[in-house]
Amino acid sequence: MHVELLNDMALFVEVVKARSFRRAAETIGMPNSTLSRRIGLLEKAIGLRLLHRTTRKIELTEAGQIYFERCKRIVDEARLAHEQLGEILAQPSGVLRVSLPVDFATTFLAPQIAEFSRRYPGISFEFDLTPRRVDLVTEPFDVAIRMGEQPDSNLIARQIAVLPRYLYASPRYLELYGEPRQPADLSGHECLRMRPSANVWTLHDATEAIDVTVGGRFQLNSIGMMRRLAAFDLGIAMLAEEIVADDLANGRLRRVLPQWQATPVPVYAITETRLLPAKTLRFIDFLHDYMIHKPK
Amino acid sequence: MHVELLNDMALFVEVVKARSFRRAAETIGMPNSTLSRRIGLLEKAIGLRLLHRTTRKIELTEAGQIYFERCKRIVDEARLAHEQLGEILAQPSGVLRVSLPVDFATTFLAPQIAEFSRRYPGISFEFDLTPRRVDLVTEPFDVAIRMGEQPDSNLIARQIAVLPRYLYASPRYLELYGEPRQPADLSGHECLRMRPSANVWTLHDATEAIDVTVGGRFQLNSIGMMRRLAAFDLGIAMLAEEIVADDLANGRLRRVLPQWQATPVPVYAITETRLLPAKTLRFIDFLHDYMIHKPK
DNA sequence: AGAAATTAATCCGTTGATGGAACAATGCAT
DNA sequence: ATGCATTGTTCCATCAACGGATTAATTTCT
Repeated sequence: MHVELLNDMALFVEVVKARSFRRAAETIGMPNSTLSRRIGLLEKAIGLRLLHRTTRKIELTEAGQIYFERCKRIVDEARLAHEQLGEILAQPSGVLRVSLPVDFATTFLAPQIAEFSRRYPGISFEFDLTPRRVDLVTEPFDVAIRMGEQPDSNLIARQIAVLPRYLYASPRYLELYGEPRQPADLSGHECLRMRPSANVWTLHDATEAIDVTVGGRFQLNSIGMMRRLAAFDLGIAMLAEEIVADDLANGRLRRVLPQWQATPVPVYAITETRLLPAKTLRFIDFLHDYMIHKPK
Repeated sequence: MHVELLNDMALFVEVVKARSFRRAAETIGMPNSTLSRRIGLLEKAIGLRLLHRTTRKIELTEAGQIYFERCKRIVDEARLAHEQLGEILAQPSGVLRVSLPVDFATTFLAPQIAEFSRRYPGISFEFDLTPRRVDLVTEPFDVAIRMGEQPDSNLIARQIAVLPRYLYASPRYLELYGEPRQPADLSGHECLRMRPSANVWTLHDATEAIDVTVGGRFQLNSIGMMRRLAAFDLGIAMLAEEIVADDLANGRLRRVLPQWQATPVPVYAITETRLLPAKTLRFIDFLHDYMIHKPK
């Protein structure tokens, strides 16, 4: 079958419904010259005249009547199909597959996911907590959460938060190694560093930004582990405050260089495409809203 | 709904069926660049990704699966609609509305219409026998039969026969007025003339054509009436031989100037369009075949 | 592991479809 | 009848879609 006919079938239905080329063209939003030409081409393609036309009125031929009944059903079904698709867009459902960093999940997502799952009962969840950067193209993930600046790629990155980071250490560590008074003091300290991030920490106060080259014996790829190491007096860690909330509360950690903060780390929701089903869209929106207006 | 999507729905179905853009493009007969672009546009239009694609294989998204099921049905129904239309083209049915001259109907059509109606039992007939030239555009006629050259118009004229015409008169007329020996003799005779045709008769023999200006007291618009007038000794008539077959057989008329014949008159089937349903097409074909190979 | 082959996406010069305007024809009102 | 208003068709300059060639990415074969 010739594919090009389908559109013209829809046009034909509109013309018959409107009982006029001009009115049909108006409702469709198409010049009637095009409409007239297209109907003519349709008739030529199927080899039958569908409409008897005078300049004042049009009426269906016998073949046109039969064809119209069929076309109307087809067009209606097509409309239905798109409405159904619209519902998919509007009413989130299905399995949401998310890849996200362990500590983002436990610290930021866990407290809120109950609310989200309650709001959208049609969504099931598959969380993949991994430090690995999953391949969104190959693997069946709807969205991946990633921290830090993203390399250019053909993936779509939406920033859902910017996390301020501060420096923390245990009281005992500070007792042993002394408390830094200014950023430059850090170079002599045991600084816990993320792999593969650089060994240069940038610190900001109200007026300036200072780069400090830092060192230490620990380099790791887990925020949670870093928190634990710091709590066990093994060094100074650069962390978001939500991560260390408990440790601050019970005194296992306290802030170092309290006038200074590190460069905030952006958090992105990464997708393969912008054409997202509602389940993904709502999840990203939810994260974004929560992280922006996050409860203290 | 946006009309342009329907074609793309058909393309989408082909891609899913072929499980490959390349194979789908091949079966459709379309460059894969166009196919790829069109599917991409479809996805953008509905706002959802339908296919997960790698360079080696494609698979449906959740939304794509639902959409595919719908689209398949739509495309199948469209195919069905066109097959059904093809049957209309192939298997003649419906009411055939014909406008035709009285004497053409009684003389040429009547003996053969039984055969035609037997061959196509699905066709019903509405014959309108009238000397009037019906308006094919306004009035609901499928075809009109007209004799003589047709004026230029946007109607479609197919010649279905060329009828030779000869001169006939009754023996008694010839007894009273004398038998013409050459065309020029006609000018003194009572010549029965069709209205509004000219008063000049052109006669042909094997070698030449002669124009004769003729006159007489009778001018009319009915072949049958002309035959009757001639049979009642009222003049010389120019008629096709089928018209006067009975009168010749029982001696009411006999041929005048037997070496000469008038300019043959063409017979046309006139339609509003070339895009004809089978019923009309077959009827015209039938007339054409019968008139060309007409039994003596 | 490297090379070749296969496939979808992209690029860009060309072309066929488009749509505003002019035209033709029809019906209505005077 | 005649003029006017409305509607479908045709015309042609313009422009967006097309499609052949190229690119990038991935699998399979050597």
